[in-house]
Amino acid sequence: MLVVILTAEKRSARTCVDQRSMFLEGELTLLRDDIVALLAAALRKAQKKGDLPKFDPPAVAVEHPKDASFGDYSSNVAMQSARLARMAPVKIAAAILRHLPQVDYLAGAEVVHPGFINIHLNESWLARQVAVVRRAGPTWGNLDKGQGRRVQVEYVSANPTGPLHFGGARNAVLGDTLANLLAAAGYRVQREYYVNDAGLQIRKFGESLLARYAQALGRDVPLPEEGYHGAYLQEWAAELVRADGEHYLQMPRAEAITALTEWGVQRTLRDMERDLGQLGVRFDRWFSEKSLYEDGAFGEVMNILRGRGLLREKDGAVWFTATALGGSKDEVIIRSNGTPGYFASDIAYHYDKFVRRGFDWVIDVWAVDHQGHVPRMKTALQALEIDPARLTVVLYDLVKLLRNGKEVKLSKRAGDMVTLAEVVSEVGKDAVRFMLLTRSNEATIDFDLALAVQESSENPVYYVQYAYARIASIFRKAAENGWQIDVEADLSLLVHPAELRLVRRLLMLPEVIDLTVARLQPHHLTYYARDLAAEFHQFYRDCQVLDRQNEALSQSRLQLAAAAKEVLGRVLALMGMNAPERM
RNA sequence: GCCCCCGUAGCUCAAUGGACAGAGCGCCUGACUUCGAAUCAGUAGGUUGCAGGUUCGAGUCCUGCCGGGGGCGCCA
Repeated sequence: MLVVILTAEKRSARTCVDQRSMFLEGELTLLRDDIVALLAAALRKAQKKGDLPKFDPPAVAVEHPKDASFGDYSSNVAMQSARLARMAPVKIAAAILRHLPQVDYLAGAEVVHPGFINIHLNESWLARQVAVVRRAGPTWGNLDKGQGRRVQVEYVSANPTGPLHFGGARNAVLGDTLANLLAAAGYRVQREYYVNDAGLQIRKFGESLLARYAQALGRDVPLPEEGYHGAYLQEWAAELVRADGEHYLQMPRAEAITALTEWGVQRTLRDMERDLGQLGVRFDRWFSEKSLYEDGAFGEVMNILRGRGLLREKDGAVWFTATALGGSKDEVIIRSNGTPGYFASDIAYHYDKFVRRGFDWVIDVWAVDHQGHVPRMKTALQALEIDPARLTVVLYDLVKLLRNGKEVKLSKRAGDMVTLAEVVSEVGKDAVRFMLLTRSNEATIDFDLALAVQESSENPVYYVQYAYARIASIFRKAAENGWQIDVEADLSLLVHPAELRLVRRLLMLPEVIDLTVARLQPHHLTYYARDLAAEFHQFYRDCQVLDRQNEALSQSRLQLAAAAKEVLGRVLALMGMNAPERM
């Protein structure tokens, strides 16, 4: 292993101060990005001074090495440059290091075969960051990535035709957590539920409810073809009979369907809001599909499409000629029976989002079985002269619900369903959220109910919450024993490896938030939470916090523990979970 | 038939093209007279579905197979 000790070039003191102040002031800059900038500048300077040949340098990337002995950050830029520079990576790396400025947060850097540049943070600087985290408090981790841009996150949006089944829980948790993370990253976030209160399914729902209602009154009426078979409709029908008797059978059928549909939708939404609330999921707005037809959005969109020559009549239906814009096939917008299809609503809805409400960015959270709809939607945006890049569809795979290894089908129409509310009350909100959040979006989740209940006491979420409660307990103990907490504690006393590992982990939160937002993959947050808790538990084992024999060190450790509590609490909040003072 | 996703330890899953592929659960062994043992430390467990290719370097990218799921509707 070849090691080159960093020989720092003289840089003006001013530069050093500038570098340091960025972090001490808790500004929204990522340490990682700063190191990237330092390396890029050093590379350019090496070229300018003739230590490296002229070539167009690759983008500098740094990562946290898996092996801590390789430092806090490492970069492969020298290896990436080898071909371009026609030089050995190790030599390139050494040249870059010769021009790396001395910065207060860096302890040094080294070149390691086959050409990694490994960077070590200054440990006394690290210890001082405890104060930075403490000062930032609940805002620690916030970024200015969004720069106040308005983003809408639309999630759940299940048809309002009955209780939310458990499959919808994944959508809810994903969307809610993404919204939390986007807000932390500096976006102005609006959370929306799209209520499909128009169209064919809703009509089937109304007809089914009417049939159940009539049955409850002793009439021999069958459910409609492909109607809703769930037992909940029988319960609701009984409710209606108790409240209104034969009222709905005494009016014309069409009128009764309209009235019962309206009643059923309201009933459903009330339950959904309650059940989602139990899961910690809330919305800023419940947007009615029907309103798109009532307030003219749909008409405007049709005019635009017609004006651009993108509508054509065929077989009695109105088609959107997506193929004219490069789409794979044309799509029916208005059926031959004169009713608009779901695609018509979706175009109008997105027109409303982008044009009428002016969101800079729209994120739709869809289950993977809607994947085929993504290119259609993008083409539709193109047709409306909206940049399709402003729409991101987050697709997630399905949840396969099992009970003792046997699959339970989740179908509202078939009626064999496990509801979100049941699972939340059986397993617990925090455990459900954690389990659903831990998997990457593309992974199918096998969720065994029996296993989930049984494992919930072993669930990682309790591991994280326990760390939080443990810290709370330290502070209770401190108060009982008359400790006066010193906010100005001497942080330079924090030199133990377990202390510094914990500090390092605290400092990673901004990067984790950045990662989850850049990739729209909140599952990274759960792994961070676990790692952070583990780091604390190890610190707790190795470092007695309250020690009358060493009060100065105790004060420093209390500050570190307070910072850890703050960050753990923040992470739990971002994931939508409770941070218990005791458990 | 065409398109998309997945295949990693017994199970459930991680791993921005990097260094020796990691956690949790489960199994086994230790640690509570000291701030909470819902914890910690350690052991065992792998041909990353298969075969090629690109690359200094592949679980990751490309091609072809095998297996699982999803999509290709005047349903949403």
